Amino acid sequence: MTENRLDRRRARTRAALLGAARELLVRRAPAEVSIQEITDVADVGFGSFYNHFASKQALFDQAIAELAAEHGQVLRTATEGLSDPAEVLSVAVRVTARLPVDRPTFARVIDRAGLGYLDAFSPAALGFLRQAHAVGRLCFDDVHVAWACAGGAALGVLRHNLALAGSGQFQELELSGMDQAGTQAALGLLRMFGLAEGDARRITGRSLPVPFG
Amino acid sequence: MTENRLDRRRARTRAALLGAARELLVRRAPAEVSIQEITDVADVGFGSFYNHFASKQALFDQAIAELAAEHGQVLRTATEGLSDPAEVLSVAVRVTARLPVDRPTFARVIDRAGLGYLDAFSPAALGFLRQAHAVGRLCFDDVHVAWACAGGAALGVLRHNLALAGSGQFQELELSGMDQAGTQAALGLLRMFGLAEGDARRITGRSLPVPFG
DNA sequence: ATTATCTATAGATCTATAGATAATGC
DNA sequence: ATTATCTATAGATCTATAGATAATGC
Repeated sequence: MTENRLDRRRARTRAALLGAARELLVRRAPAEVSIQEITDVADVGFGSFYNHFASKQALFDQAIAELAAEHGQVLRTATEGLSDPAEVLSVAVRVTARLPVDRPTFARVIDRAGLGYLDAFSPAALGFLRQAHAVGRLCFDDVHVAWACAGGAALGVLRHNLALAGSGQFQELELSGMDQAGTQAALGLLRMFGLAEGDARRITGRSLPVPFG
Repeated sequence: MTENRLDRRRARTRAALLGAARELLVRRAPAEVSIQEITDVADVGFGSFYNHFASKQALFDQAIAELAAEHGQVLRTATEGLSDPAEVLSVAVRVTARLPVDRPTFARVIDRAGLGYLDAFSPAALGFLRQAHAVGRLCFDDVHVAWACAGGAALGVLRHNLALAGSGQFQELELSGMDQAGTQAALGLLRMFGLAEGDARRITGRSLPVPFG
């Protein structure tokens, strides 16, 4: 029952494979990467792969799921203590928009995962939106459509900021540009969900909690 | 100089390959499809592939680019004669949201192409948004961010409606659900770009031109 | 004669597994 | 003794090309 050395070794190998997958996903599409290359990067024997994953797809799916879980944790940390759902939305969007500078690896993998990445967040996002709607803070008709729009817009801005990061600006210009983009997106989404202009501007004008600048 | 029979035969082969690519993209990812399978579906000899495309990726890229051009034509047709940029945006979003029923093949291929699909529309979309901003009809700060949000939201709703179409509702329920989703998204985007509630509702409440219901 | 297509295949992968080796449990 | 990892490889792809065949141009 208790975890022994064999279990830990097994866990290390598994973690090495997942780490290699994440690393490779930063620069390459899953289809372009062979299992041989994954095990080389992970520095484990080729055959070990099949002790842990049934297929390359299964590994990449799991790697993306774990990254999404970490992203979720980042958002919970950044928004904890906030009582206004509108501000929670604003901070979540702005923090996500900053990922290309704060967590470049995350940003590139998320962009590669595409809109399907949003599925990992759907339970939490739908719950949040329903609650925000119930207390009358965010207005919309169908919660699934609201999430599709907000999630799609957030990924769109993330992609925009990745392009910005790749355009060779100075680091500081990049950063302020990304903050502006994230803030503009957050402001737009608050308007989309029915907030008055002044209210939306006040909320998106607040500074983000450290360490998000 | 003038097109002869050889040119037409060449064009037919090329069109067959592009058609096969589009057909296969409806159900499978590019990486899952072999060139052999493409030429089988196109009903051309295997070696002919390399007379027209340097790689599988080149073929799929071209197939998606041509589909995007057709999608653009659909949007131009649906919005021609509209003088209000806000209504143009509304109609474009609502027509795109209906693709899962009106053009199921388009919808599935677009969804598979992901956010990169938006790049094909960027020149037209940025030009439209700049113009709409210049005449004071749509309000936003950076036009690239505005497009990232609007395009991302549109793809998000398209994906939502694809899921709706796959959920086995009756055709009519699907259709009204998709119209509702597209209309909600258009309404939200008009709010995002600064339109007053009544104005946005009036515009998104109008019926779409035939044959878009 | 020229051009495109088609057939056949070499060579280079890539996946999945079998069996050997190494590490740990008891 | 058990379990995981590692090495080696069979078998199944898949891509790209060479050369033959068919269609068209002139």
